[in-house]
Amino acid sequence: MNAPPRISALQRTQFVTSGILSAEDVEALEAITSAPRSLRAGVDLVSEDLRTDNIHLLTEGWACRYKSTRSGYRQITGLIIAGDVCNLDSLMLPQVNFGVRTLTAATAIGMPRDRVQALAAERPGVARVFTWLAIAENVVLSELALSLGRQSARERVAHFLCEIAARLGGRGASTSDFELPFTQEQIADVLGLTAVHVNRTLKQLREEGLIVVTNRRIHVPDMAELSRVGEFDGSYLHAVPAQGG
Amino acid sequence: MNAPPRISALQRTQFVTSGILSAEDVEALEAITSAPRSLRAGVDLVSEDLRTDNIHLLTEGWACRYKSTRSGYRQITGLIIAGDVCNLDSLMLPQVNFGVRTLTAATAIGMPRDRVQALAAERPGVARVFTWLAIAENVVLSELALSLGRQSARERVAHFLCEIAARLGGRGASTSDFELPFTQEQIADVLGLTAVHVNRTLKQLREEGLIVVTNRRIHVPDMAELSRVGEFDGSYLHAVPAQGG
DNA sequence: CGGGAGCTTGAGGGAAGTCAACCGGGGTGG
DNA sequence: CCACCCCGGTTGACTTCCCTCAAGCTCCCG
Repeated sequence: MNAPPRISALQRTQFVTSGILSAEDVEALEAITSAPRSLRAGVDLVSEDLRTDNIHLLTEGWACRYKSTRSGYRQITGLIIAGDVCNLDSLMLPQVNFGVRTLTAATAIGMPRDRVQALAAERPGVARVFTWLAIAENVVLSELALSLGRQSARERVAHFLCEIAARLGGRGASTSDFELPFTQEQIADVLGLTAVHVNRTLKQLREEGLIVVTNRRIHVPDMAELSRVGEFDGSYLHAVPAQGG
Repeated sequence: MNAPPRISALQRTQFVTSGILSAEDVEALEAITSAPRSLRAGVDLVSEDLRTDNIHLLTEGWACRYKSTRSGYRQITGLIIAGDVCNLDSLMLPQVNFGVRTLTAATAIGMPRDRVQALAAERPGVARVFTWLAIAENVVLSELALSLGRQSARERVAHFLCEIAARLGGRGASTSDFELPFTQEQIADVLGLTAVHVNRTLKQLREEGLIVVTNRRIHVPDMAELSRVGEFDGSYLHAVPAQGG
């Protein structure tokens, strides 16, 4: 009666890690999921203002959502790491108003919008997980707005590093060590700064001993201290979906 | 067989205006909606970091979502106008990390989270409308991020005014006239600026003839021009939910 | 009439941007 | 295999946008 054992590409995605879906829900989603595609760095999965009929999921690597100004400035509105949905908006909008671009080599899978919608209509769990994903994205986005609007460059960079550390899994650890495969220009595009100023700010944090940078890795000897500088409180990232009535 | 005709408090909310819900869906939601409450200006409907078990909807007046920095700065992460949901996050999160505060006298209705979740589980339309709402909120929020991160004060103010005009219903009109019942400090808290600088920027826009301010009303003689200054494209606000397969 | 909230304006300072030069490393092509 | 180039990081000098502090104003309300 059991399906043949195989590694599901969905296992490490938010669909499963959210704990909302039943095994049957996961299987149903699995059935409409395309095979993994490998992507180079710097490739657009979704283009600004273009129609897409697929929901993409990143299973390996890094990507980002971004928006551009007519004058050519860019704002990254969200980092996408392995397990994240790339373009949730496409579930409801025929046309998204942001782009999705890989920052490193990456792997992605996809699901047709129509099929997902059909599944959501018949499976409350599937509907629920998408609402949850949208809300979780919202939480991160409003935290970004606070950072962009009301934090200094120093605070923003510290906050950013804390967020990455937290999302990469280190929860509550007093120290942290992770890969940060971004150029300073990309960091600048997340934080609403210039690459030059990100450089100077990172230098300052280095000189204060708050971070140690080697190659493209970051070591944080004291997460509590860095969190204090960035006014970071990771609880917003680890929220658990409320159980229904 | 018909229900007795009465004015539903939900009629003018996004639930209905999105066009997703069937009449039965609306009635089911109606049944769990509390009577309208009147609120004074400057009152918290939801407090930062406090538990809430109710989804609030604004039916009259203005409110905002906001977040605060430890150092006391405030960032408004979303304006709430009549018909908007105040704390969608509460649908999935036992505890939100923002506050909701009225900016003017206002009226709100509420629904218990548990009841809403139960409805969403049995009515795909209800589930769908909440996903839609979350995604729509997302779209506005990422536009805000772009503005905060990559626009000058002048551009931000222009963009802000265009967004208000668009959300208040004037679509595609070449001129606009609307009430703006905010203090300059509140505008500053939306745009990540100081009240003083908002003042200067508004003055500049006034002197250029881009806006005419009388009391707390804004008249925009040329929306196209103001949109150009703010790099505003309202299409992101008027997106229509994609129909399922 | 007094007081407070919000608007307005000025003067000065500081954080971040701009422009520019230099460096180091990795990939590529001759 | 080496030279070159390009990308990204680093640093300096200068500029500018926005903030801070402060004072005076208007209007509304008690």
